[in-house]
Amino acid sequence: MQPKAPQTDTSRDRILSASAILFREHGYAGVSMRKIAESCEMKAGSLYYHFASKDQILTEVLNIGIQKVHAAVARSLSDAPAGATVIDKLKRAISGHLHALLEYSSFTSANVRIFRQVPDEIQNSNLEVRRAYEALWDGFLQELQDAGELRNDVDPRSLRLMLIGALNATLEWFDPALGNISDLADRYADMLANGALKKGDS
Amino acid sequence: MQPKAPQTDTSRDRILSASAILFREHGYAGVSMRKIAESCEMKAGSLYYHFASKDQILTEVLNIGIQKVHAAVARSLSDAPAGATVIDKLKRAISGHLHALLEYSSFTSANVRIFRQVPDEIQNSNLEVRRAYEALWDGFLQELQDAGELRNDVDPRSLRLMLIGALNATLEWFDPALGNISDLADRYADMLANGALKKGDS
DNA sequence: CCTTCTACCTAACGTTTGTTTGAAATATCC
DNA sequence: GGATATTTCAAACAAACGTTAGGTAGAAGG
Repeated sequence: MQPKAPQTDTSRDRILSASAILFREHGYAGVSMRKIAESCEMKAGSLYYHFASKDQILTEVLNIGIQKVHAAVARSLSDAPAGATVIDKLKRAISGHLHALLEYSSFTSANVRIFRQVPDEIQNSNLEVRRAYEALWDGFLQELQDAGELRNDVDPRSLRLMLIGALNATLEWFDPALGNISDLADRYADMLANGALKKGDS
Repeated sequence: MQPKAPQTDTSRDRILSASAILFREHGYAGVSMRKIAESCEMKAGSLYYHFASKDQILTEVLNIGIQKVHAAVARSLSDAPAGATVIDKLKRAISGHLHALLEYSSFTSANVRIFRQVPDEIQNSNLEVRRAYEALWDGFLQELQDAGELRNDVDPRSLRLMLIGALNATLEWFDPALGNISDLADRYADMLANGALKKGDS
């Protein structure tokens, strides 16, 4: 089945979308410029009118993957009403992450799956964007801790590593056509907040 | 920095180890037979004495990645003393997973990172091994639920998806040279059992 | 309508890839 | 030590790769 690039505004966007889909399915090195071009109903040489190199396409795909998620979570956090409970805030943040993650899944999957495989210079250039998103979560969880909402023996950074790990893994199995993202977010928030065991088993 | 294959018993093992390291760092398509051979201090043609194809190397690397983890968790579960508490059992299972995951991290990382990028026939051939491991966890978590240890609103399969997602993400940031795997396992078990929030916030 | 700009195509280049085959080197066995 | 088996090397092949440069078609502007 040959993936088709979605019909977006410009050829440049079409190339990026097609690239994201192909990179996540075949890895970076497994996707040739000819394959990307074919997916856009173009020829490989044409891609160089829009992008300087394959590496530049990759760099932008990786950045888009993170920026979408970052913007969504930032918005979720700032939209929270003043009297929101901690569980409500957590649900909002997780919901923001999951909605963006799963709605832009070609870009986000591409990032999650191939980040560690790409040339070092490109990894390094994506690290800033990644660090900014991590800092957003770390800030949020640190607030929860400062407010006395997190258990004293829970480190916010460790919690973030675990939480993002679990959330990003949904890319491998969750299908938005079959399930409801908000329900998923609620379940994950509940589990991370309260755990899986019945009380009294600790 | 040119990775060196660890000194193992046979050339065949050396090729597999080198391949796992290279696949996880560069993806499947990003690693040539010449690179693998060089890593083993051989030439590319020599690899064909031991393996029929690059795809065969890949298939074996992927299988090893899962089999190590499966064996460790199975052993952890069967070694649990008769009177073990549920939190103890959970700790054991998680510890088994994490120890294998992080000790054989070249193979397990290769699997986790590149599984979705490899040719379909190879994905399909690895699926059986994956399904068997998933079934091991599902069985264990179902026992916990049947024993009334899990919350009634927690689905064992969903819990497994979340748990394995979180555990496998440790491959990206945990360094066994800097941290203690058993401590990590204990923390993860505790978090997944009891959650991150102070009681009373649900 | 003519000129200029935009966006794509084509052909080609040098390099890299997985693989094969026969030769040579090394290891093992009697 | 010589014969045999195992293991590796070297050279080569066809195909594929990222990229370049010139050409062309169509759109836009005056």
